[in-house]
Amino acid sequence: MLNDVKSERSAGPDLGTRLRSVREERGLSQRELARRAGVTNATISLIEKNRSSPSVSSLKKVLDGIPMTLAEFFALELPPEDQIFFRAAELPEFSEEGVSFRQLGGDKSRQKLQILRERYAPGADTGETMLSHDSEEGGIVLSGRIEVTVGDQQRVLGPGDGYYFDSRTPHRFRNVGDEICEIISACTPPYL
Amino acid sequence: MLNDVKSERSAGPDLGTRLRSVREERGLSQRELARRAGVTNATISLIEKNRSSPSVSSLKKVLDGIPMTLAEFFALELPPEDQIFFRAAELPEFSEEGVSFRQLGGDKSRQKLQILRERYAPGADTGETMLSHDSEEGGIVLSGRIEVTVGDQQRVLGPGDGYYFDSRTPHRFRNVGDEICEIISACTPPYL
DNA sequence: TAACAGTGTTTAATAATTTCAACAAGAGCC
DNA sequence: GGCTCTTGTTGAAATTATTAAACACTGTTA
Repeated sequence: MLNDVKSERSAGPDLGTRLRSVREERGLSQRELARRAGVTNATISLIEKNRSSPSVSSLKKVLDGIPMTLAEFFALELPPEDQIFFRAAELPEFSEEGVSFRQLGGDKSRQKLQILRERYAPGADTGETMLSHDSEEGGIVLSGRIEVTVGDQQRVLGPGDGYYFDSRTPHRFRNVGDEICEIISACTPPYL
Repeated sequence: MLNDVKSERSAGPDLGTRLRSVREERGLSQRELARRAGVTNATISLIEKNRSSPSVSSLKKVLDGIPMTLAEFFALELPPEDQIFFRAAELPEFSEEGVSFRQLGGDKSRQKLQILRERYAPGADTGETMLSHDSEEGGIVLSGRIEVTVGDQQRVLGPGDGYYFDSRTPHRFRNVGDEICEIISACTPPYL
């Protein structure tokens, strides 16, 4: 469910990118680190993609394989705090069941604006229970077709189309086409 | 199972005592902190007693209620590094199903010797699958009666009695009496 | 081309954590 | 005494993380 992504976001500092960055700096593959840490490579993959929030003890095990302490890990400032430019590969990703979000800027707790590159696989859906949060949001469709439901209004949008609404109104996104749909969206304040 | 305690120990810095210390410094009850953090009081209780290793996201939620960042939390040095004297209440506790360990000195990763005050409730048992690790250990019974199995030898010990063996030999402790049994034990190197 | 070894990802089953609700112990107060 | 409010703890159920095994992809070598 999308709720998971939501709660993982509130995990704060982007743990996935942080771990990936540390690992790649050491020139370790997921499998090699997993072997040293005594966990499976799947665990590392899921953590790095922010699809699971590891327990402190397993994160400790993983860091032991680096090696690095928890304090060092969390003290790390990955983006130099006030980074301005971001390469595509640097955007932290939150993905789940055909829905993928890449976020502009690592730490949304210090930003007033959250900008996402959203990617919906065919059939992907933000879920039957409508989303609702205290923000305003808008976006523009890059490719594909997506059904957007806001309150009692519903519309299928294609490339070039856009939307803008008060996020307190229950809403839902659903890729009704048979190709991938990409959207650039913005939200203020950030949807924690 | 006792294995859990084992893996929680390797969680490293004693997370439970650390959290309890931070919470009490702020004058918060478990319930009050739970309310602010949006978790239940049971969660806090279990974490503080090292009976569960929280996910990073839930630990983050808890710390948000303090408030305090993960980096600050892990950077904290609870015992001033080379503490010599410990009050009874300061001993970090690891407990589970009638078995409780209180450890002398917080961080066993820097110590060569692990000294525990063990407490077995009537019927408590370290489990059917025998324990085995690369250490030597010994202990003296303070009160109650405990059945100690080491390899093919087995004995019931009472107050004043002691034991010493190579921990690689499969072993097991079981309180066969109807009163609490307390033991002071030592192990080198620490049973991670 | 095929075969292989390396990478990261995903899925279903297993094992852990978290919640909900109840409990017991202590303090204050009438 | 009893009553009430608060504390921390615990057991069964719900939720989440972890594993084991498979998949898809890339580059290398015969």
